[in-house]
Amino acid sequence: MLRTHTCGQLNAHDAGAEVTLCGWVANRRDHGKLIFIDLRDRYGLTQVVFIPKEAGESYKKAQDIRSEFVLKVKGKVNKRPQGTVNQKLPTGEIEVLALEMDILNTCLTPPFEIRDDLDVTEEMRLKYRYLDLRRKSVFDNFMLRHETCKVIRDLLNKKDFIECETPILTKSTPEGARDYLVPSRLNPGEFFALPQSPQLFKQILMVSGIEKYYQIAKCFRDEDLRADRQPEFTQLDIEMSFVEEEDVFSLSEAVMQAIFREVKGIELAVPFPRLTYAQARERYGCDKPDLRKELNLDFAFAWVLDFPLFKYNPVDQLWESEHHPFTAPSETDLEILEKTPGEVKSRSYDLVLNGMEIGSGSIRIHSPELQERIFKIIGIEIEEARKRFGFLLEAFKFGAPPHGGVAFGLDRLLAIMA
RNA sequence: GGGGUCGUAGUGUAGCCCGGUUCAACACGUCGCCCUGUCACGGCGAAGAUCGCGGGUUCAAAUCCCGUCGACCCCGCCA
Repeated sequence: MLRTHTCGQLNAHDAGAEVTLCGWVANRRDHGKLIFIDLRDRYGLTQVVFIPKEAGESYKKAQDIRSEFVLKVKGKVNKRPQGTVNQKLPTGEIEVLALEMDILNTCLTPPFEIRDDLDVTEEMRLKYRYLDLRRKSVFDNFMLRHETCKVIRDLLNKKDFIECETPILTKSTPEGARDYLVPSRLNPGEFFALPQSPQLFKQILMVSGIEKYYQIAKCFRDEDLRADRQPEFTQLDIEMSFVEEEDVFSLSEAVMQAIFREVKGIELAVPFPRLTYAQARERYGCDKPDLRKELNLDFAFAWVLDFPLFKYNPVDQLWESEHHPFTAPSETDLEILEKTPGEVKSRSYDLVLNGMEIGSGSIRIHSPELQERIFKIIGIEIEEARKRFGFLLEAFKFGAPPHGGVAFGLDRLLAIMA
């Protein structure tokens, strides 16, 4: 290693030690003789001071230093003189008196300053994304994501889940959003589709006997974007065999509890409140109520249940799946399925956080007969269904276990947590 | 596909409504000089934009009109 310590590490206990730090020049304050450099790395900021008689040769080099130069500084850790301690810095009790310094690399004048309290347009930030990432607030978002994923993996691994990857170059299932298409070199004129979600794959994994699956999965939908909607996003995808709604709820609650406890230090009360779709509409006029005020919480979760299975499309004059066509109907509504589709409730559920839908799932259909009934109602003929989802329908005939699951929008969750 | 907002030095903005002593102001940054205790260091000085692009109206356009390109937001869309 080029360094002995990081820039976030040293404190009064290290006084007297000889150390070597590496990092970027966050700031330079030249007082004529004294030169202060704030040296920054991932871990923090340490003040380096150059004094002519101490730094020797390196003092000359220090005069040419500019913002964002990359330095290696060897020096002595000193307690700062009385009255010059910086309370705002974890390393504010000490400074490193430079003895030797190498400029590891220079830097052009940055197009914007690497500071948190500065407004820079989206366009600039993205063009110079690598500089944007040097800003602490942006880096913190990356850490938040990393830590959240780690908590998720630790918990689900402990609970016997298997992390499985599913294909990215896959077959188009022309329903729902627009697919991203990738031309096939070996079959000219044909295309791969990128998955809108691993939905079909994870259900097949249940037929395979995986029993407990999860994946932090990239999903692709070729639709126009919104502030909270990107064409490429990540979801935490979970599926389980031999479960009912309550099993999915308690697992999801455990996941959210672990994330908030370990990443935010917040203890969530479980179980989360549960509302039916009808109650939500009636009381809050929407199906993703924000319960923060009512519950006096910063983070208010709620489950919304009993969504209708179908919605009527007046333009095409047919019934469509409200969720997706693999969602199981409520057991008690099985006999009115064809008679009054509009009254059929589904075994689906949404997880809402602060008025945002952050997850949704269902108990799935595992019977090929029931699946065909559903397809018929939403106007997908058996032939067509076979063409689109034949592999899934066939799989269901080979001992598909009852199963269900949920998928959480990781980006949305993190945006709310940040 | 539809609607809206915006586009001015490196960055972020002001000026635009009511065209002309503002052919452009402010802050930060940049460059130079000075400074041994700063940490958003300070002081003095300097450079840097023909106002997204094209056309039009006018004696005169950053400013008004049309077109165009780009960015963002909303609706549609998002099983």
